[in-house]
Amino acid sequence: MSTSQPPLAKLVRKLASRHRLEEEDRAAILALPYVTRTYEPAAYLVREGEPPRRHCSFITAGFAFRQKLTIQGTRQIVSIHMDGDILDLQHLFLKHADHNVQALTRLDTAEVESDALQALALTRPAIGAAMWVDALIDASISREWVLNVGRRDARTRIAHLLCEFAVRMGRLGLGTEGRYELPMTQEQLGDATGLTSVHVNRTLKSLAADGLIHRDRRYLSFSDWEKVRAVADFSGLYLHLDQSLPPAE
Amino acid sequence: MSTSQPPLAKLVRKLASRHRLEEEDRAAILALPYVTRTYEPAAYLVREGEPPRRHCSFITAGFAFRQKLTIQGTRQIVSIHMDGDILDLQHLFLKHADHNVQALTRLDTAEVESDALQALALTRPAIGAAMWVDALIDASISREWVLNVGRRDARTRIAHLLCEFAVRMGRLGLGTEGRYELPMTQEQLGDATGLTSVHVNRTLKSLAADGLIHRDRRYLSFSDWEKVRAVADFSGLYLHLDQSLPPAE
DNA sequence: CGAAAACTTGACCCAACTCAACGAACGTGG
DNA sequence: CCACGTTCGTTGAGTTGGGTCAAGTTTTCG
Repeated sequence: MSTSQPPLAKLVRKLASRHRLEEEDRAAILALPYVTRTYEPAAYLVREGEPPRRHCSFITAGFAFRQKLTIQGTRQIVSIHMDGDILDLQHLFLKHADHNVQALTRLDTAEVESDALQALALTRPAIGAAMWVDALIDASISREWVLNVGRRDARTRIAHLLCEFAVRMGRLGLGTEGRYELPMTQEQLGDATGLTSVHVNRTLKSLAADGLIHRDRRYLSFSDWEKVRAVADFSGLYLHLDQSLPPAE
Repeated sequence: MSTSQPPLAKLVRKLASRHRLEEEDRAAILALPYVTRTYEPAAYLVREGEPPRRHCSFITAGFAFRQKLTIQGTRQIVSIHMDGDILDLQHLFLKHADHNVQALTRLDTAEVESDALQALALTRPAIGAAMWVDALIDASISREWVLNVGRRDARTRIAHLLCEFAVRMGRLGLGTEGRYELPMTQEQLGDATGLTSVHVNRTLKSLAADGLIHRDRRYLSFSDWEKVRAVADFSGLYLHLDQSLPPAE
């Protein structure tokens, strides 16, 4: 969409979408020391139990996910992140990681010094408020996932995840209305919804057979958003879109 | 445990357990305007979709839970809260509630003015840091619940919840090592674990039959913590106990 | 072009659900 | 403080959504 911009501009944009920032706030963010880094698909950014790294990273391109394992080795993806998302806010304040973070696709990040960012969060009220909004929306999504995985059947669950993706990617200009490239394998979809890949496959086929979605490779399109939304029991409320508008610019 | 103290002292204690507070920080908290309020079991404190109330409440006695409903009316409890927990941090920064909050037992709260608390969070770094730690631990618990509900079988799931309770209540001095009063019906346990009350009942009986737990009314005791913990696939890591020590005092 | 990863499909199975009835505990008012 | 209605817990019988296992097929990518 936008031409390539300095990585920190993306962070400014993200935070400005969460809370009004003054010129000084923007300048303070743009002055943060940072490095950029690229990860291959499946590469680990953070491992459970690790002490915090000295850097806090956010996505400048690609997708990542958070994940936890049971003792038996079954995996649950607990959230998915895309362009502009901050990946380890936790590490700014917690003493060890409670989950794993992995690249989903090839992933570009910018990593800013934790101490510097923490200082901004605590001393510049507008930046602090923006980060609070961001973290609280994350928490809201997590609660919705508990509901999704705990109380919806496979069909609804998958459809719900597809709707969340449609909305979030749409906001970012990745994909257009009702059509986007899903950057996940069916096994990963299963891990995100608490299902097996086999059942994900059958469920996707069933949704397609009912004309709700159309699939071509990993490209997904919805024939009728309202119908899918109804099947998915999806309401965008939990995404707090009114507090995550991409800035006009 | 402690003799009755002014409600805000409880908030100070909670935040001080999350991050070191100076005398000035404590004084600022104690100076917050507040009212106390009592709710009957099942009373709603917050309803999904509501605009934020002007008050932010925390628990001074009793239990509460957060809950979301599917379109079909099935319920998922997404978190449970006890003495000292802050109930609607979200409302400090988000424009509408994304879930319901209900009293689980008879519940005493203190409600402080949102604006005043928000100001403290944004302008007093130590208080801000304490609130960040608190919110991030909440988010960590939510991720663990996604895993619990998404990838564990009924037996493990229930046992895990019982372990979480044991640890959290133990910390608060509610109940002693391996024995506490579970303030939930089996239906509520089901809503918290994504199971039906019938299956919760069978699972509890099976855990008891195997000598892992002992039940008397709603009182629960663990015969062997290590065994239950193993069955539950429980590790306290996600509770970040090293950052939630009750203050020595 | 060839190997590996991802996707499909079928047959069978089982953990958890549903429905239904009954017993135990609780709390509320007379 | 007892009666009785209501909520909560318990149990059985039968069902089913989603899992497992296993064998292809298609896609991807080096």
